[in-house]
Amino acid sequence: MPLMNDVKWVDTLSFRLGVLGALVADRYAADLTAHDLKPKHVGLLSALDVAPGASQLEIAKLMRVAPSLVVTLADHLESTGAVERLRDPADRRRQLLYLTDRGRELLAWCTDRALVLDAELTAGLTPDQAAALGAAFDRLAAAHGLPVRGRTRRDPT
Amino acid sequence: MPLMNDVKWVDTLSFRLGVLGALVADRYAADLTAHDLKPKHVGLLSALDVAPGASQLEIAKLMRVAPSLVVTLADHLESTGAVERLRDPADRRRQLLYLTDRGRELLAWCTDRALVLDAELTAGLTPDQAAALGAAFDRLAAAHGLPVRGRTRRDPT
DNA sequence: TATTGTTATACTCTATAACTATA
DNA sequence: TATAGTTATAGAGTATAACAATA
Repeated sequence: MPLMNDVKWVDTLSFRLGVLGALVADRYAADLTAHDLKPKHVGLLSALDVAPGASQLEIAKLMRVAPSLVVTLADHLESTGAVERLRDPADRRRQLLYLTDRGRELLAWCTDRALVLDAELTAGLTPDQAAALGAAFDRLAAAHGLPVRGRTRRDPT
Repeated sequence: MPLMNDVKWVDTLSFRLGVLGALVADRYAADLTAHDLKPKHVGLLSALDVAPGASQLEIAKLMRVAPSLVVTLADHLESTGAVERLRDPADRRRQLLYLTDRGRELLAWCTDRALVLDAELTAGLTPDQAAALGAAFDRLAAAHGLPVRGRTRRDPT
């Protein structure tokens, strides 16, 4: 008998990535309820941080969600003063979205919470494991079309 | 101004874990449609592989889902001959679940597909990055109560 | 009366389709 | 007529609640 390599489903990276992803998403969503937000709201704030003044349709493409969802998300964020809607004077069909100061504050808070979660997640890892995890995810994010934002230019050379 | 460390939300591990987890789950779910399965069906097959003859309630706890969901999952898998239901003679309220040969075949196929996905995911990583990712996920899985099955003993020393 | 499984119902998230207003 | 946004509707997935059978 050929020493069957008895890999279990639960040992696959795919399974673990799926489950841990859902777990993290749930925990993060729970954090966000403190500000009456859902993860997709943060997605919109973050998109506007990258692309201020984008139209709702542009945001929908960026976030890869249906335009109708952007309406709902923007409605809520507008009602709490986190984003502003401005009609494009050149094409009055378009709603241009902008972060307000409040929106920027909110996004900073959300980012901070994510970093706290990051720290909790990696608490059981050795520093080099954590670094390796980060590096691997940089690659994965790039390889799978996630927004890999040019981060703050510390080294403009 | 103190060189603000302008970490973007999309650069956090939490965001990436959430998004990549969802992405992987979606791709895997797409694979499974070939056998008219959903990820939770595989979860049930896998649970029965670990705990043959478990009752539905026990499975629900193991899978951390509602008992009513186990009914639906088992209904479907029973109808396709992947699992068997046997009334516990000692307590006729309990339905004991078992994998059939067909179920074992199916689980093996599902595991294989997951391994293929794993390979695709890590294709862009260097071998040591892939290894580091695996090690980090071993830790994360253990730390967050995922089933960490004693894997095949290759090195029993 | 308590528990297992089942069925009925409801809720969340999100997409698709229908509609309004601009172009 | 085509497009941006909006509103209405529908579907997937899963939980909670009500119920039936057995203990």
